[in-house]
Amino acid sequence: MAETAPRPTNFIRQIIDKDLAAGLHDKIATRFPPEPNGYLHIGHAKSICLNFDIAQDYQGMCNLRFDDTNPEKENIDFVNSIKADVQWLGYQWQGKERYSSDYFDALYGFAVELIEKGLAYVDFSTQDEVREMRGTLTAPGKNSPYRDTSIEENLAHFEKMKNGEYKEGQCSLRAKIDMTSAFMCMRDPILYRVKFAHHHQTGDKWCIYPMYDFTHCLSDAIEGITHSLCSLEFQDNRRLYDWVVENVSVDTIPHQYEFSRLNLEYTVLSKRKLIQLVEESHVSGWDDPRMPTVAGIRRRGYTASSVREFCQRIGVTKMENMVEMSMLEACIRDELNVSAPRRMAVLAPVKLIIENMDDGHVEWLDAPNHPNNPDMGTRKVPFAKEIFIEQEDFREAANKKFKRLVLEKEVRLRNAYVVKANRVEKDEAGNITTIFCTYDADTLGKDPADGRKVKGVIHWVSAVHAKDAEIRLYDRLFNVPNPAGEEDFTGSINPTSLTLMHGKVEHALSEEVTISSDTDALQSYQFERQGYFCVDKDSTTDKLVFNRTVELRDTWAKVEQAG
RNA sequence: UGGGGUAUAGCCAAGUUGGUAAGGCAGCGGGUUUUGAUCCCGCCAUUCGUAGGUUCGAGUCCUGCUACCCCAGCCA
Repeated sequence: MAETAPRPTNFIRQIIDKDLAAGLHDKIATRFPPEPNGYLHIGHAKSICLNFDIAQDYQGMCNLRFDDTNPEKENIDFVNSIKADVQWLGYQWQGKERYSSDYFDALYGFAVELIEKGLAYVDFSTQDEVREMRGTLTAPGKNSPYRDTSIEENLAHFEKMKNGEYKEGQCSLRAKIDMTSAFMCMRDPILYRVKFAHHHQTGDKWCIYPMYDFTHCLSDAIEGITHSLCSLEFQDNRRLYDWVVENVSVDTIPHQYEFSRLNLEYTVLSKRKLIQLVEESHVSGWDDPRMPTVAGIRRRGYTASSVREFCQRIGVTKMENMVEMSMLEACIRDELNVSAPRRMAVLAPVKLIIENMDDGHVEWLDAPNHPNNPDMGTRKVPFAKEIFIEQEDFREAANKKFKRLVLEKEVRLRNAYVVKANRVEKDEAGNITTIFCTYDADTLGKDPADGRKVKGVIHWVSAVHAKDAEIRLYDRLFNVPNPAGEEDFTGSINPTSLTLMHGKVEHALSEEVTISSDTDALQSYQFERQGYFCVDKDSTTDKLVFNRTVELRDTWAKVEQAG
């Protein structure tokens, strides 16, 4: 669509431009490096778009690398869901996906090299001792008594570690850097720990696993990554990143740059909290349409291109941010406004009987699929004596601001005729059960001949032709902008984040909607005056299920609320 | 004075060598409209965390101050 869309500009691309101008690289290489210990969310999407778009725009490459150095928290289901999500977003990594565990042999060799250079040692201090000797933010640490063990002994100990001769927690391999450094991560960081854990990729081959700080930079170097992009909390770690790649024999020296994570209002984007939402059943699962996960957003009806557009709009900086939900919503509205066929659906029906129409009469009207795009064609809409309209579209009495159906007043039925409300029938409780109207047969596709102006237009469906549908309306999952800032974030969960409606959808939908569990083939519609909806995988031939992706902009709601 | 970072509108964010504050979202006003939608038009920072300084000229350079975020896992 927007062929002339300008390339985004951000500080990382500026660094790349400078590096390229300086002749530092002939090809840019990035990577997206998730740990397979959870599902991807919209915050990961920001990183995915950043890394893959840069690779694409600079004709470089982007790897998908699973940072799988902690087998106890990881599993193959997560790697599969992550691969599927990245692809759904529209990206393809270079070659086969990579794993940090692919490099365990090489990493072991680099560790040995460090020991041989006198830059690493096996420490038999307990975890508590290590913590105590590390010092604090304001007090320097103390050297471990194992710091000056000879190279030969260290080599032997490390070998034994690898061979499973030491218990978990009994010892660890540490870099020999500086226990007085102001960077806590430089106070002899642990490089390897003993873990008798089964690994989803390497099985039981290893009982020692390398730590993130040792693994990530070297994996980058091995893969020839030029620009290693990560989030702000790793800024201090960059010193260790640089120390490792400089002290080990690698061919290329990658560099790390940090950008700020995405924060989105009225939701949470931390893996721990997301897990809690699922495990405590606050949501139906990882793909609950209220979840900020890629799977949830997808099921909600967001397209991959709208998520990419969002990532483009929010930009990339080092500033702490809290993006408003309206930013995300605007992206999907912009897209669906152009692409989604219009349909009519009544969410909370009330019967309307047209008194001056014959009982069995059915008129098949043509209705455009899109008001501004005739190329999208038309569909047939049955008009008959009994129809349903929205309960909130009728009032017995109302002021001029209310542009809908009012007793003894007229309103336009969308794509059909002008009707006038004559009387209503109520049940014992006083609820309106039926509205009786007369229609003006000379108003199809034109205004009344006598010059009467009918302001309002409401949607409707033919009672006998309409199909029952469950319509799920979603609201924000939390009722505070920053739930992560609460003492207990689950306390601010919005109790009405999901509203089930038993509605009626127009006839055409019952024929065109295909029942499928294939979440990639999403069918989205605009239910006129209501919003954008997509077919949910829970749909059956007996009952269609729709998710409301997002409402239409609603200036009337504001007027009404204001009084 | 532990260290590392960040401050431009309600939110996100351009602003590259100092030359007189892009754009998007939200909001507000108006027009078109058989969706209170879309679309169109207009408005929305004399000022860039703050106090000084340099300069003909500072969001951009210098100095001081303030606020917020991150770091003391054998997690990533």
